[in-house]
Amino acid sequence: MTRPARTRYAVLGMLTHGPMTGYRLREEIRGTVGHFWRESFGQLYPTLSQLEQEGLVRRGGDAGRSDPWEITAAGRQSLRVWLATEAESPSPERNELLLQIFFGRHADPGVLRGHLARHRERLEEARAHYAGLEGLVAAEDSPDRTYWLITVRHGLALVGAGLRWNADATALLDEEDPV
Amino acid sequence: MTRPARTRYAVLGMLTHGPMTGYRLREEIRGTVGHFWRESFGQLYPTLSQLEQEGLVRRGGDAGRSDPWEITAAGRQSLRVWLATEAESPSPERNELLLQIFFGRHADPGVLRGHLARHRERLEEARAHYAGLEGLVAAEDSPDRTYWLITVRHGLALVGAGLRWNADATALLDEEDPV
DNA sequence: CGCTCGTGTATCTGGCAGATATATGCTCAA
DNA sequence: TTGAGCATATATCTGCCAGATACACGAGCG
Repeated sequence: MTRPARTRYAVLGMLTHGPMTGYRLREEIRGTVGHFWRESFGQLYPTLSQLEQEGLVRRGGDAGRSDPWEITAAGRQSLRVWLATEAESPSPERNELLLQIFFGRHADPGVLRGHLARHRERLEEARAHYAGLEGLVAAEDSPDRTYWLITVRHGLALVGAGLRWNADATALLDEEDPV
Repeated sequence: MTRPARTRYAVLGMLTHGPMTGYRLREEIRGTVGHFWRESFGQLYPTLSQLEQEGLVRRGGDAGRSDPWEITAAGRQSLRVWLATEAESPSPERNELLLQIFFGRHADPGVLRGHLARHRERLEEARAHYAGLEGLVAAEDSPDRTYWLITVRHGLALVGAGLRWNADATALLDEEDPV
């Protein structure tokens, strides 16, 4: 078989927040689950059409350009079923930086240290971003608050681990090839 | 544009370890960089053909079934160039478990805690795996040793962070919905 | 009036995963 | 000894998905 299509569940889930156009759906996804999920228009629009055919979403009925999609009762049911199924253990994601390090012996001197330094900068930006997000979510008064907080904490945990690893890796490289 | 093709660099890099058939290439990839990189045959064979056309790899010349591929001088040069280019900051990886948690309010009670428990088991297996790997690599006497060790440490760092997050998340869920 | 920018829809290309089909030679056990 | 399994090996197909691009429309602003 092929990869299970999961775009549909992101769509159905976001539509529980209210009716939205395809464009707004994507913006919402970027703004909320964007740090661990992404969607592209090229995937979104065909998925919406298919969900409509299956009766999981429908349009308000205002024919026209910006007629928002809403989730149906069948859609909510489908979402609940998916929530109860175990997420496939994700096959390892491709990490290009690690691949470069693995073959690092063939790199010119200093190249890897440069990659690590830039990687660290990105992580520090991400950490600041998550810290701000954590404050926002913690201040929310929403039944979703705890769930959202858990996803933000995940980002913080990974970024922290990444920073510690980055320092460790830099130290190991310095040992290998002293400056 | 489209996503940059990175399969080629995994191939070129692995071929620095010596000539290999397509099949063995994939096995080597699984056994060494498998925890942060994956390749499928469906991608590997076309890539090898293309690399051959570009003169970055060649076959030994033993016409026949298991004629191994080897990297050419141009291939090594291409690898070095790639090593010096900054890896694209990876766009966020899709994390289905986090998506389920984000929409967790719509799940039946206990469902998320079950997902987290299974997730924790998988992480603990992974941690044991990495710990063994770390011992093996540390005992290696190879010029690649430090580089390989850094990639293993990355796995350990992420798994550790994952386990701490998992405990944190479970506690937050228990607060939300006491057992 | 023309410009930019946000909103909105649609489509194409190409990377890639996973499945499947097929073939060969080896080893081990009935 | 035969035959069942298994590792080795190559090839191809389907379908998910990202990223790019192209096109509209309207609002604000100069």
